[in-house]
Amino acid sequence: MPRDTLNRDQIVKTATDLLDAEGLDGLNMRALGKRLGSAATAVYWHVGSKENLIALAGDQAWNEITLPDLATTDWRTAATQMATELHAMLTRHPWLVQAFGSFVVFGPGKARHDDRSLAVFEAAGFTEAQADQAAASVFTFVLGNALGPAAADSLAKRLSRDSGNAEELMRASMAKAHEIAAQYPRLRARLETASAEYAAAPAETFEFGLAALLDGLEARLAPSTSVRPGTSAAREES
Amino acid sequence: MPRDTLNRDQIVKTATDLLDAEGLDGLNMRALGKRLGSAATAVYWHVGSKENLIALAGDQAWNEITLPDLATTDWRTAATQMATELHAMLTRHPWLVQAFGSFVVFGPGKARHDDRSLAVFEAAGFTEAQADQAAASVFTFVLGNALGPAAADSLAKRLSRDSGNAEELMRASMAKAHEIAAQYPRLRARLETASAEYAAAPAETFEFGLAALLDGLEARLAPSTSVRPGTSAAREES
DNA sequence: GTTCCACTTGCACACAGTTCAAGTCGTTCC
DNA sequence: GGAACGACTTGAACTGTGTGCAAGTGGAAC
Repeated sequence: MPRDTLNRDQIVKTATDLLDAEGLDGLNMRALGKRLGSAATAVYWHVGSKENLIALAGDQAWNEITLPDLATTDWRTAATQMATELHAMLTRHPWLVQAFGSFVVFGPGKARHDDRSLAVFEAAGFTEAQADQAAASVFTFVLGNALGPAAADSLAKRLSRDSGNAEELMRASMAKAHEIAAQYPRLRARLETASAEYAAAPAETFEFGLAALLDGLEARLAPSTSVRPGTSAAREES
Repeated sequence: MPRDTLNRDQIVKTATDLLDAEGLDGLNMRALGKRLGSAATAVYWHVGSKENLIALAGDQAWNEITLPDLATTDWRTAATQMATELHAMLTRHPWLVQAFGSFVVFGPGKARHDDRSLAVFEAAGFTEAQADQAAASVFTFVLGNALGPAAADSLAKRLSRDSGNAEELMRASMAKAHEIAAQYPRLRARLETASAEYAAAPAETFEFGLAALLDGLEARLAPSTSVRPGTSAAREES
């Protein structure tokens, strides 16, 4: 019977919890060690470095995404579902978006997701090269959408960590933004109707843009070559 | 005659140079001080904090973007031009994309850009609310597109800073990615035709996705309400 | 019971952001 | 012309964080 010991999965899980709670800047090895009930440096034996730990946690997050079954779902629905799932996942883990900008996150989890994403667009009737571009377009659209909220989340967490009166600082920075925006007619118009720049129903904006993008992609299919569910896609691992 | 002294603009300019050359992680106050010919701490008197410095440099970058003249350009061309300019700017300053994920970058430069972006879609015939969503969609699409390259750039710079044999580490990490990708049929197919995941003409993918998105947006205009150049848009500051 | 090896620990180093008290040097006011 | 002022600059030092290292520690295998 091995002694009760740390293991990689447990570390990655705990790190994910900490990242969700405290953000990317909020994660430090000593805090992680404390939460794991061991010395900070013990973690290094299992994951090698902080960067690698984040890469592991990041890749794991992709496995939370439920992939659509192409045999029973038409491509448009499947694409929307995947984009929505990804969007939700990135909202749960805003730090992943930040990590994505700092180093390359690519592991089994993302590979699983990417492959299915390509499958969706190939099932739609795109050529390989087109499916590549279509999948990349939708992916980057969703990623870009998550960037703003990720920044806001990161900022909020940092403020509430550093100082007691996070609310006030937040309000001050918002006020300064309003002051600047008020100098431009269209931005000012937005300020008068809504309270904050991003406050205008971000979820609807996401759906709007996604639908528009998918429309545009659909139009790039050879005319009336639309493929019915189950017609061309082979079944694979789900 | 004031003594030859530091000033904010000069600091921001130098910081931008350093950021372009070394990336977001590569910027540190002592290196910046050295490049400015003064002590690291002198910078603090002018910009307050590193975060604020980056925010200043980040906002300044938006001013590099040439805005289209709506009186002489149809909205579709204008939108494409703005997106392309933004894309190019983010390629020149990959650190901005990272900064965008960490804290809110909003200043006069971005406000100037955002306002014109809204103008483009209002000129197209969108309602205010729709223009909001359309502008946000295009913006996030471009931003998302820049995220991958930004990560690659950041990683490359960090590797070449930390160790002599950056090439080898890069190759190793690439090889691991290939190994994972090879387990999925469609990813494997890509590996066999192209050399790397993102190597397949990223510029074309950007244009493809942008055109698709704009098509989708155009379809959301009330049918045949397209607006000719100069018809509805008032002239404003350029 | 000895040896071994997977793991853990505390110490310590390096480096980065930032603060602070003490300068320095033009300018301004008498 | 000199003294007080204030805009800047400086070097030392504090803090927090990632990480290497050498010395443990305890279960398992022979």
